[in-house]
Amino acid sequence: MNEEKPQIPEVFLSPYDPTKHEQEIYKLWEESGFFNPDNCVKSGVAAADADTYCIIMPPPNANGRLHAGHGTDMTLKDILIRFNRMQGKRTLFLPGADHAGFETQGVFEKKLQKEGRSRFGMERDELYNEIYEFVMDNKGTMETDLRSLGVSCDWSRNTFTLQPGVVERVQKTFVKMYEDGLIYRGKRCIHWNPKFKTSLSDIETTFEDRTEKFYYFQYGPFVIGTARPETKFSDKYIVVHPDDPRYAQYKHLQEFEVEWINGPIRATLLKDEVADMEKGTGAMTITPWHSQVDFELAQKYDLPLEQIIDWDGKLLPVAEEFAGKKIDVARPLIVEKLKEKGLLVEIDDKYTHAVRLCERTGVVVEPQVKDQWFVKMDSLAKMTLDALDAKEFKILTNRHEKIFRHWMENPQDWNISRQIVWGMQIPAWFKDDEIKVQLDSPGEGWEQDPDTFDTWFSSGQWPLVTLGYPEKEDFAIYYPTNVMETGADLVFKWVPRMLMFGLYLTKRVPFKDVYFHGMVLDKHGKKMSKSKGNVLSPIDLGDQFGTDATRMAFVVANPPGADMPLSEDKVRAYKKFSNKVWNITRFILTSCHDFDPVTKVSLSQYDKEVLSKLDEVVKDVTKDIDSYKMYLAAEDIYHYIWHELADKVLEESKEVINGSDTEAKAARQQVLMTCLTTSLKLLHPFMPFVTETIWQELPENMKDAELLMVAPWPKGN
RNA sequence: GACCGAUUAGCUCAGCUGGUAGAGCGCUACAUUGACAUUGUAGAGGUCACAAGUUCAAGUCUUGUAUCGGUCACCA
Repeated sequence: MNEEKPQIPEVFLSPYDPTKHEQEIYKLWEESGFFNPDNCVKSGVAAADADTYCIIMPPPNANGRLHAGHGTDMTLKDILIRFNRMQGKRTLFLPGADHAGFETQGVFEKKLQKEGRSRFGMERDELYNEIYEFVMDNKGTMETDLRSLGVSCDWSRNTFTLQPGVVERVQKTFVKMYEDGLIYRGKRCIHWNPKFKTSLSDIETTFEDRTEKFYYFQYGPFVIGTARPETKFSDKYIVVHPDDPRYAQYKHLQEFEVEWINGPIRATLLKDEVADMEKGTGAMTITPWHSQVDFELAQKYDLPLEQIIDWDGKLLPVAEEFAGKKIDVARPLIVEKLKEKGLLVEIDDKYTHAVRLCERTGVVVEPQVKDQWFVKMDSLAKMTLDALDAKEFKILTNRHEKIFRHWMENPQDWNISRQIVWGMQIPAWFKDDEIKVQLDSPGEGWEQDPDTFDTWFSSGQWPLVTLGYPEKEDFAIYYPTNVMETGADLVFKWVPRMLMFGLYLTKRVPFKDVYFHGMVLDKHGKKMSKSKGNVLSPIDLGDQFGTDATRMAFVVANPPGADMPLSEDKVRAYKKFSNKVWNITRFILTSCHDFDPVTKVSLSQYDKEVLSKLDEVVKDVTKDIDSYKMYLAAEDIYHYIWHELADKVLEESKEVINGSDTEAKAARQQVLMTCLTTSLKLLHPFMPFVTETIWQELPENMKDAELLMVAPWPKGN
């Protein structure tokens, strides 16, 4: 009995155990140097003049672990990369990490809080250096996570947003844009986060519907409505619509003596179309310092600006007896006072409106007027839309193209100043009323703007800085990159900025295709969140079921643009599949151990059918990946291996293999070996670890490459 | 309010340019010390949200209705 037991590698005698192999395999890949396309060329894996294929990794935040979103993100890209690398292209997956300015500083401030410290009162350099160390520690963890996901990126080109060359490049862009008139400094009404004390751009804020009290007050002959009485202390202008019949008897610019919160004031009527006749009484007063709409109106009529609420969210001396109070404390007191004065007309307590919040911290945003740097968006947006119309780049999902167009057609100027330390300092210098924009100090007495850039200002230039625009060879070789594959939530935040900077600086788009994936949800289709306790970490899933199984779960049934529910069951199913592949190998190796390569084989009809089925799968999988249908390719290869190769071909072959017809046997052996090696190749981009582990155990005469990672992709006949 | 999407088996979803429905998980029965119990075979289960229309023929195209979801806008 024992004599008959064929000699196959011992490792196949027990089920596949991912934890035993994954780290070792990644090390094997990394040490081979083939993540770096230069080495592929040197060793002949890729021809020196082969096509290039490049993806720039959306840099994960340096301050944290990878989450389920990264799981999809990295898996889809790594599939494309591995597929193209096996096709002999000069393939570059360029990794990096983002300093994630505001978000990281927020995380760090929480840490300070725990230690009973605060960033206020710390020296700029001291704070920066502490955050830097904190981030560098975490950055290493994040990179370990990337490795454990099997991401085949070129670590020799790893880039961090705050490294010197990158900072200088971003600052140079700022200077150039300033000189070209695309950046201006201006006093504008911006979104202010009073807790973290920084301004925010539109896209860093969200709305939340809240039901709050809406007050009607007597204001001279008018009744005005407001949800925010605390801003109204020095409102001196009433606005009504010019066509509003209720106010026809009053004239534009007519003045009134009005009894108000802290005594009489002189008010002026403005008739302007911004007033909405339908809303409330159709009459409103304006507070230009604390409302965007009012601010614009104030600009139009050249009205004075007065700050009512300070940078901490407390009332200023103009509020007299209420000065120094936080707005939520002051509001009821002010209403009470107006009521006592007989000026309160009505309270509507079913008023629902959207309150603007800081997206990251949930803090209610206070509009404030502040000197900030802005990017003029209209011409940049137009340039981008023109490129889209000219098909210089494609958005693969229609839906997102529509959303993208809609947004780009109505661009708002972009506030790029942030009052935080963790970021790239803006290269602008102040001396009295003078401003100079340049990298180095203009000399004695000049102070650099303490503000830093919005994170998206630097990450918008990511494809350029990582490839070393303008002078590095990489830029000449790999720009424009092939595809930007990223989360649909970045349709406004990141993607348009990269396109605008790319087009502005190089006249060329930074990538040809844009692939948006959806959000990873829990198994009931709900958002994953720590508070709900339904978070699945790709790293934990990998530890439990194997990285390959995790990767498959992230890609199957995950078409572009749609959200995807994920459950442990799904991952478990693909763990079974890893083992299935493992056992198929065991069976085939056992069946083929006595294969005599010199035997002249003549294929039976069935053999030919088997090979032609295999061919079909090769074509399907290749075509699907080429057209970004990784979700279908993964199912195709899964289905083929399990339900065709294992269930049918192997079952059919048992008789021939154990039979006495040596010619038929040899033919079948050869067919089986081809099926195995081809299947491993097709599956490799999706399940790199188990396929490479198996490949390393195959006898030399079955392989056409040392490493499966750089084995030639099978061609259909 | 504006725009967009979804509605197909118990659950989560595929179904490209129209020809009487598929996968995974789950469920039921049976089998199996034989590559693999991380298995195999067989099976139950759907008037493809509703209504009308185009067509020889409609989950598949058009229009409308309902329900759910998303994004943008709205702090008088």
